[in-house]
Amino acid sequence: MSRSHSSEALDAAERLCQERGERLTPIRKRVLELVLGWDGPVKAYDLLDALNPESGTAKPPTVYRALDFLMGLGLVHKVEALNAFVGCTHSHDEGGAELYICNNCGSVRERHGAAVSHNAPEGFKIERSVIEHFGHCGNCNP
Amino acid sequence: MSRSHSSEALDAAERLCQERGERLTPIRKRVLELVLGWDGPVKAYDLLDALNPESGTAKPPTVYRALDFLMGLGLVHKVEALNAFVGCTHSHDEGGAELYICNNCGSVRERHGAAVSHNAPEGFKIERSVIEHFGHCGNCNP
DNA sequence: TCCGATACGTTATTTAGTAACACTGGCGAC
DNA sequence: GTCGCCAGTGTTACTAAATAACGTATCGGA
Repeated sequence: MSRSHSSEALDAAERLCQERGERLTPIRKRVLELVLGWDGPVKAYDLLDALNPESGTAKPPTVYRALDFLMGLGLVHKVEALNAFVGCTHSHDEGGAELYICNNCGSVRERHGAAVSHNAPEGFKIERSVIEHFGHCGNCNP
Repeated sequence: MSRSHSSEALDAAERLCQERGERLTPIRKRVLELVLGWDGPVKAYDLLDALNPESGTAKPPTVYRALDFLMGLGLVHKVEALNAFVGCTHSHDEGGAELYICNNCGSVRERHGAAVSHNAPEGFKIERSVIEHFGHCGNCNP
């Protein structure tokens, strides 16, 4: 993931926060940078380890609070099946992302909107969907 | 969930094991009973607590091994977003289940086959999909 | 009878996540 | 200005989730 790509996303994050009257504090920004710059999904405790050489005192709540905030803005998604997090560089139009995760190289592709199945049980009202596909991406696929 | 429903599923499990040359040992059977009889998704450590008044010595690996076994047979599914498990009373034709979980009453409905999106990235080969919908079921929905 | 495989027991540790409370600094009301 | 609120962060401590590693038992076949 290129640095410019990451910084574009950071700019977008700044704008989004302004729109919503939220504050992209240094910690939140740093966590977002780390997640965006990470190669594949990143674990919360790996973020913690990455944070600590810098700030020295980060503890679990620090990183989880930042991640919660970023997820609230749709800037970061949690990969539930991995207990890990990925940065979202796409449109932040809510509605939940559909993730394609390569088991080999760890790359994550994201799709939006899309493919909500039409076979929900009678009367079921969907509020949040977790859709994660694991397999092999085009590069890792013979 | 009715007891007869549960025991049907147990019978099906026995048959399935015979077909595959696997052994539905007492522990595995008991865990399956518990999962099937539970009201909604069940946590591994709740199973452990349920197991212990009976056998007295169950520890985490015991229940996780049983769950792994049962998942391998498609008799139990993991709800990744909850770190919990649900029994599967349907056809065990693999291919991954699509879960509808009510946030209010905790009921879980399951759909099979279905709804694989057609917007996978170019060349991506899906091997396993996690699809979990959260919301309100027909009963809990005004 | 011995061997190997499978399941289970046991100890310990790692990884994930949260509760609860204290502190600080900015900002508006008065 | 200063008082009081509040969002954000620091800190301690804990609960929950999962697995590693190794020992033991049991059973069926060579």
